[in-house]
Amino acid sequence: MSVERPGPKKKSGKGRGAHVAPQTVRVRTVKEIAAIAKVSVATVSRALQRPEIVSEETRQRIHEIVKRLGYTPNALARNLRTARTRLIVALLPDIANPFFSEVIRGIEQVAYENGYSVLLGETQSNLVREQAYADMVAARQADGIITMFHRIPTIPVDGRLPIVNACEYVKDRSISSVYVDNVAAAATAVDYLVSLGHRDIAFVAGPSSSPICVDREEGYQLGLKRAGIRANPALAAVGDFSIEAGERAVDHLLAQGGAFTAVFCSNDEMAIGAMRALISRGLRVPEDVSVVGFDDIRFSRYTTPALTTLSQPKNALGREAMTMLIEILNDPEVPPRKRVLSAELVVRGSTGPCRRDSRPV
Amino acid sequence: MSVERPGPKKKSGKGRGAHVAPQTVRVRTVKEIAAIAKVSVATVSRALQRPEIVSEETRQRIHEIVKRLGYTPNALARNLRTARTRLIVALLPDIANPFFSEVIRGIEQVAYENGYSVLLGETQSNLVREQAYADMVAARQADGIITMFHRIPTIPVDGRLPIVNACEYVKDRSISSVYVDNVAAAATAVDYLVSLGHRDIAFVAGPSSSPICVDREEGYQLGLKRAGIRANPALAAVGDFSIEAGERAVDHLLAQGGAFTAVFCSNDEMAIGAMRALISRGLRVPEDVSVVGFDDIRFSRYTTPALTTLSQPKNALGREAMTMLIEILNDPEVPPRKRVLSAELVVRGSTGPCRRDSRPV
DNA sequence: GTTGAAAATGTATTCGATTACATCCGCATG
DNA sequence: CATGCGGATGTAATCGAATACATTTTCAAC
Repeated sequence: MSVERPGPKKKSGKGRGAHVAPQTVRVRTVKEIAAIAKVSVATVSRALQRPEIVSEETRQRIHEIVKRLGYTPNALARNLRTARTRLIVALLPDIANPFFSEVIRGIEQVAYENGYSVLLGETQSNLVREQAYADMVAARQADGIITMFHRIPTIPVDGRLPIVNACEYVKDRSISSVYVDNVAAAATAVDYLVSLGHRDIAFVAGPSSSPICVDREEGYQLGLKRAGIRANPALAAVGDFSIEAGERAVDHLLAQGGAFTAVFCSNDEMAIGAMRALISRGLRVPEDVSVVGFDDIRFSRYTTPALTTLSQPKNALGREAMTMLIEILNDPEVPPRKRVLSAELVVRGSTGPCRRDSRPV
Repeated sequence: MSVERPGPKKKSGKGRGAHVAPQTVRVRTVKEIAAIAKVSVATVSRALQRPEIVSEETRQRIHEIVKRLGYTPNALARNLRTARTRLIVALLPDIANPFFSEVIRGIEQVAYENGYSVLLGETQSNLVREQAYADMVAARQADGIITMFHRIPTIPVDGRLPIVNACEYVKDRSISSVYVDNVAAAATAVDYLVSLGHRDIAFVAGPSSSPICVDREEGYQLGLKRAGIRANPALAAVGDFSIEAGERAVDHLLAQGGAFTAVFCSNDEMAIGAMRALISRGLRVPEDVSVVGFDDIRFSRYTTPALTTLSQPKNALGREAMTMLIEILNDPEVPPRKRVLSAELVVRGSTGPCRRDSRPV
């Protein structure tokens, strides 16, 4: 009659008492509640799901019992039956990256407004991890996914994939995304530096595997072009978004004798690293070299000097991503779309006029 | 025969085509695989769960079909039957706080080594959120919880709660925790400052609702006592762990004329704020005032000057927490325990000798 | 007092996988 | 040739809740 469950392994030679009962966590069921309330399971279920169709008296009785006994319906059983979980998974490559925090807040806000819960999965840009979380959708443990990485895990389901790409995007037109106009934003940064008199502007790119990084580089080139400046390959470096990468990039540029009075970095952390490298070489920011970042993470306000950067509308990116995902979940027929927001230049202390008298480093 | 499911809402007046089929995501089942492989569902299940008990030939045939059709077993059904999900939820008050990143890495490492997946829940120290995630355990959507906050959500199950407290702890002896010896660590910080000649040491406390903050304050007092210094209430302030709180605290101390040559802050972010406030008042760190933080978040290495701080073994905290949770899940009888690790003083640039000639500010 | 519709509740099926128990087959042994 | 055992597979019960469909109750209208 009773089903054998893989109960807690009892170690045989336990000191305190030979016959420790396999202590299972006690769980209540509708059946139990129904018996106590002297109604059928259907009535209990209805009392909880759609109270209005149950008589006042019965409802109160059932609710009282549920509360007294601390009954929580088994979500697995429910979800199995209803085929939805009201759970979505947000994938982020790196929780240590403060950029994502605000985006996640936005996701969570919209999720809660719509009765969804958010679970975060850190992937460390690791395909295996991504896939494991994506499989949760195929395995029906979650309804959809928002990924903040430029790779779309394969979800083995036919039909519309319940996935939205946030902050990044992929070429595939069938994947909905929200992100900022990176080309325009990067060009704005260069425009601004040019307006301060800079002409020797170095660039620290991010990983070229990411389309948004390619866009930022394109924006940089565009900005130079608009100002009639010829791009100097000796003023370009690449990094992996880390502070250390920013330091290395600047060290590299200085080592190969690149002469520049400003550096534009593809994200704030590299910009922070760049400032450190410059300062440790005895250069002053912004007197000798101006530095501009991208993202506007929280710490950028607190560096010395505070970092001039392109501020992404992080909360809006998150909100919009979740809104789009909910749309897809409600109606798989809605056409996919790429929604492009804009980033805004925030001027702080790390940028200043190019001083004529200061020869490029 | 067929069960009515709350399918995707079809908006009535849709432009493109009146009879859009309610596009459900296509899902395969064991039954389907079994039919194609011409075996019973039991055999399919066995081929996937315990391949060794199925004949070579059958196994290969089934695996081939599973692969070809992209079949993923429905985890809800499986978990319902087996009563375990191999999922654990890690609750953190604030993803923006970089301290937790490393702890989570540790949790994830041990989790993966043991076949568990980790889902993160951000609670913003909000009881309702905490409760919602905790209910996932009662609803059998997750096997256990690790919380990094000093509050234990109630999980309506009898018997041992599958919960572990990491980085923080609560008085309740039945809750297992891992955290550092905050008293000793804080005292160490004071010892160190004393060894540099400081005697007027200010303290910026964290929220007193958190036991670990109380401990850090106690350690501060202990350190002073050991050095024979009388605690000066005018040199104590409180903050909420944010950078801004650190700034305010120092402004407050300075405003009320507190004379000190060193500040010890209950976490790094407040220490960063403290440095900012000092510097913006024209004081030099560490020449005029030494600053010590707590946690050793990643950015502490990159502030100017780099922050001297008490480094928590973040990875170990996470690993240990997950190890303890797995123990509990495997055997609810294991006695609860509080595991105390130790924090280590990391000396960087924000501390220096107390200069005799510099009168306390 | 009927009648009938609406409200309330009950019965039994279903979601998809796992697994206890039953069955069947092949083959070595006596 | 019967016996028995282990390996391979099948049948059907089960997890816990939701709900289609069936039944009963209630009550207003005639």
